[in-house]
Amino acid sequence: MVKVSIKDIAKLSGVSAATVSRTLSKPSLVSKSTRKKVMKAVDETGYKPNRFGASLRTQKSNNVVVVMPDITNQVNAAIIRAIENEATKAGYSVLLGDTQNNIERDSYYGDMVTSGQADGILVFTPRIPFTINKDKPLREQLPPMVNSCEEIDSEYVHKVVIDNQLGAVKAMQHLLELGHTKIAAVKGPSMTPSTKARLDGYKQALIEAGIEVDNRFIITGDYGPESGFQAMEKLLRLKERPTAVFCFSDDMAIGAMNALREYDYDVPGDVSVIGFDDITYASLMSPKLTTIRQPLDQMGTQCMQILLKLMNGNKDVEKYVELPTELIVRQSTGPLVS
Amino acid sequence: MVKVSIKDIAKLSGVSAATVSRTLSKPSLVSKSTRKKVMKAVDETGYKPNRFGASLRTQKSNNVVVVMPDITNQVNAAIIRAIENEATKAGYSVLLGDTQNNIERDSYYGDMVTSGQADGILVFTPRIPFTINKDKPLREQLPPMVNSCEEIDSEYVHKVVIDNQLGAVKAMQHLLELGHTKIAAVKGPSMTPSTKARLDGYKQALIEAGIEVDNRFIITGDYGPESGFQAMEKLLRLKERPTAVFCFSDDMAIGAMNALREYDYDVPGDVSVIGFDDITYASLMSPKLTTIRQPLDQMGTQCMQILLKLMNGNKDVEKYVELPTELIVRQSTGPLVS
DNA sequence: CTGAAAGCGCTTACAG
DNA sequence: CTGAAAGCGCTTACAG
Repeated sequence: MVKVSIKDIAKLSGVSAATVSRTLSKPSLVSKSTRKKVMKAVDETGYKPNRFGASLRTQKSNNVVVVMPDITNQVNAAIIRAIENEATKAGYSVLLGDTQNNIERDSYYGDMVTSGQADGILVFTPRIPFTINKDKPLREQLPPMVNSCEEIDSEYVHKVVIDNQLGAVKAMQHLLELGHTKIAAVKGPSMTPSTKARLDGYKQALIEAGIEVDNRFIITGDYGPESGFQAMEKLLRLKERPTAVFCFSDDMAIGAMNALREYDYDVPGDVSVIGFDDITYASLMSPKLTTIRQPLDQMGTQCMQILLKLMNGNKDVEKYVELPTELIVRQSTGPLVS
Repeated sequence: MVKVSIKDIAKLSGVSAATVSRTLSKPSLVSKSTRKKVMKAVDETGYKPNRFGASLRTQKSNNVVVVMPDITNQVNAAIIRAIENEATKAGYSVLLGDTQNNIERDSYYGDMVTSGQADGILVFTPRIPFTINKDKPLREQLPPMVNSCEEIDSEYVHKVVIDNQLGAVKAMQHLLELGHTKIAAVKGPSMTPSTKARLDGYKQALIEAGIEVDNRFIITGDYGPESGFQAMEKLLRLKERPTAVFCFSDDMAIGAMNALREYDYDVPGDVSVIGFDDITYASLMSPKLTTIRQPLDQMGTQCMQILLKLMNGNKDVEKYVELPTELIVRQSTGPLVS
């Protein structure tokens, strides 16, 4: 690969580098005839302007970093696809920051903004991924940044969220309406804000229905299918078993259904299962999974749109966008059989 | 966010920019006392070297682009996670190139290498994603590049592959051994090399077993679940129905199983279904999906390792790495019931 | 062990 | 409409 620079094109077409640059980025400033000469040289050589040269000069990278715990996760994958789509439209490239749930890797990606390698950052973990000087106000230290999925605990951060607590209440109301009273919860890691909020919703719904919260019915998983399987095994060992299980992710619900099948329980005949997310595979399970849908596509799109505004120095950008969840009733939940 | 440059650190610590640079990248060249002064200023300001400045000077971006048809796909997601992992270890960042099956977007990502924005490229589509000058030998025009999943038709391209044809033969042999003779194929898009090879394997196995290839038994999908569903519907309309279906992806197999359930067929009682890939959800289906496993993790890791060598200007790098597939027998296939 | 200087590839205000 | 010049932030060969 032979690298060709703006100077080569300038020489080849007999104009200055400045004119080459103008031809490529602001062609209206250049006469038709020189434009033609320049474009000929560009086409012949396959010249592409070096973005680092341009970025160094303009102080803009046209990159965006996305920090996510795990790209393999369907929820994250759906969101990032929407982001990528929106970013490309606006001329931005996406730097992938898969932290693999490794907190130290947060700052590795966060530094990309600090070091000018990216103009903005999208954060799907509950932490600000760069070092903050505690002596100075946070507001002044924040680059263009939007947070989603797991809320960062700061009012200065722009967010696109769903009402996790309300989503959980919807799931519970569905199970309660079906007559269930012994309803277990398979939650995510205790420190995740999404799990905290959904657990609040779980408890709120029970209390409002006049049902006491039974801590043996609350099992902790890690949002992955295997942990849902194990959580379900624990619940099945209980002397008094739940008749319905609210899993805080579809993956855990899928794992739970696998455990139930393994031990010959019928879903929803013996136990109803409801998930959270509505990933593609939810509707491909047997029985098809009832769940609370998150508008993943919209979340990604909105995040990127807000970030775009922030990077453009736009004033009055939405600080807090809340998107609706929706109960999707399928086959994995059914009336209590007594 | 206040940007701080190397000059600021130089001034703050009373040394030259050169010394600051050395302190950060080759500390052994600097005396302990100046090192301390410099690091103090660095820590106080939170200075991170601007990578564009460095890249422009060193002519290295430390970026790698990954061109993939769809990041939402579990196969791609698993591969990219492995890539990201390997890349980060070596100090490279990953630029995500999700083409969304849009051929024009290929070159958008390919140009990132041409324009110096990335030092190498990983291509999971069957096309070289940048313009090639047909008058010059291809070899001289290729940047560090590794291809996988969908083979590019050129011997100059470094590849990490599986033997798709052999994988298909394994799937077919399994079905044949179970006594099936009426075996349908749900293939991917006709122009994809993976589908061509797997179709060859399908036909080869049939012919070797003395069974005639029946074109009504070959349905084209797009590797996604919905297309598997529709393909199965078509097969069920046939007067003489297949008793087993070999789907060229797990997603299509999952779709096919959904169609079978929808129309009250038992899997594998009425129809056996086998997939290809072994994505996470394959073993979470009911019945659990029998499939041909691709070593996705290994594929990603190997791709990146080879690219790393290529970018380091390493000589004698593997041109062609073939990884093994494996038949994973689970519950969706069973003996022919007559 | 350290500094001054050059230069990577671009863009843009300025002058004509 | 075009060119010469400066400068973005870094690194490194050279000199001391």
